[in-house]
Amino acid sequence: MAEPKLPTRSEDFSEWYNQLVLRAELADYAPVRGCMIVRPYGWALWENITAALDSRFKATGHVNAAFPMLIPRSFIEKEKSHVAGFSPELAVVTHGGGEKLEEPLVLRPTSETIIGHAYAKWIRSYRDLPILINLWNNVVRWELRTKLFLRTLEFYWQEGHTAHATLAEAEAETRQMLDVYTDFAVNEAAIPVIPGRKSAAERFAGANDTFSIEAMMGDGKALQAGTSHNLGQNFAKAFEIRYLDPAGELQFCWTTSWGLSTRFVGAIIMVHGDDQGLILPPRLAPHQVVLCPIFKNDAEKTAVLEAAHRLRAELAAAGVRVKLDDRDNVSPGFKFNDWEMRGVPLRIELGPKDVAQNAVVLARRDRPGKEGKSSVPQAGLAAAVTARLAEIQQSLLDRALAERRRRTAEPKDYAEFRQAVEAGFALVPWCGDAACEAEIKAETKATLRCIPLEQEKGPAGHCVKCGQPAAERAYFAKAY
RNA sequence: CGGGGCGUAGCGCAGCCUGGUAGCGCACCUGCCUUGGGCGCAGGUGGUCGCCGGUUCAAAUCCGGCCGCCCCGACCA
Repeated sequence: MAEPKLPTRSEDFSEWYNQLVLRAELADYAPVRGCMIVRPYGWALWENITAALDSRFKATGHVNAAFPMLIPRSFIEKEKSHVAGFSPELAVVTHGGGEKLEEPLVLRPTSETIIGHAYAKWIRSYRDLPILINLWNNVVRWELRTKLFLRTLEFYWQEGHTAHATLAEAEAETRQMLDVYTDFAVNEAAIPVIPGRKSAAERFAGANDTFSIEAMMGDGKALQAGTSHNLGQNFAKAFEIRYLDPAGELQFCWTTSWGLSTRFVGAIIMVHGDDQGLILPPRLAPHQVVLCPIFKNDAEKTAVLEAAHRLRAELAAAGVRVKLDDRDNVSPGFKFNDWEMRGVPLRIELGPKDVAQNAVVLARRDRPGKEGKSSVPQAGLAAAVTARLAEIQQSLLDRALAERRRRTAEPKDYAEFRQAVEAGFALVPWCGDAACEAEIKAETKATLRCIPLEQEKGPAGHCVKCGQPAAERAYFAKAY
């Protein structure tokens, strides 16, 4: 035993997560409290996430740009609810070049304000609209309690910022980007999510309407995995983003913003991981396949490595992200455990017996032990591997969906509701009153995650808390 | 900021009560041997014991102060 085993998820989910992030070499703690170093393996995963999202943003007409990290503090103060929301968590730069600054600068917590400033300069006419810009950057929020990937003082994300001529266009954009996130989560990360609308209490500071995708983690808690905001004309009015319409009338723009962060890496860990470690969805895994050669002596080594290099090249040529683990200072058994902990979806074992039969052993990460192993011929390996990866991708999604269903309840009364949110999600009629929502939060620690977009028609019943008639149903859960 | 825990080798820890040459496991390095589920043997490298001060012939150990980190809560993508 090289390393002590991870804690199991059932005995200590939080500690399982912390240790796994460190041991899998996704990230490490930085010298400053709450900050994180993203290590190459973690960054490779993030790069695959960014690639999958970026292509979707471009396909929907967006372009990338870069905005400065330093923002005049007065900018934050221009939009009333925005300043209220973000002031407590701002990092402020007061000195530069050895001199006290005339006006303090904040490290951007998000870029709505500096975007507002620029858009006000750039937009004159309805012909300038819409503006559809996305930023890949980092932001800083002075959070009190941090956790690797889930909540760090500095995090990486993308933030989209758009400006439109009409409310209808802004609404459509907000919803379109929520759909993009949903599509990404389900089809790339194999994470089932619930797209929905946030309550007023949970809304982004400065938004008229906030939508999110909510995912269930392996311990039944919810994670907001992406958000899309309809900012109405709030920022347009604060920053005077105006245009002349075809009739020559001066109008305020309608703006949106939407973001998805490195927090999503945490979601992947917590949704798919098991007691052995990570299980990465094939479409995002840095290494989709790891090839482990096995041999006893020089003659076997030569033959096995020759085959290994040939197969590695074949797979790479077929577009498979394959890693050949040719370390000779650790045993095959060690490598099996190591790569399982690090979540590689498919392993190829290649030893003298396989070489003799022109075959390899495939071992699926999602099915532990012998059950997940099978011998397949070397001829046509790339096709077999590609097919197997697609199966794993699908099985991860199916499994996560089944788990979410198992942990989602539709309690009939408040007593049942209190039990339900201890185990997972509760879908219940809600009257829409913020007071009920606040009482529920105070009494159960469960928050309103979202009002799902997909609702059955007609009245939903009676509010689980106050019994008043409810027009809609909402998901409540404890959340990260 | 409230509650809890911890700072001794890269990591995990023991030693502290009862002061007296700083230890164990893993990792790392060298060599041999091994390799189909976390190989083995032998030899080695590595620490101003979180920081400052006090007591003492002598402090990882006793006393005082400070700092940092982690976990649980309030805040949050």
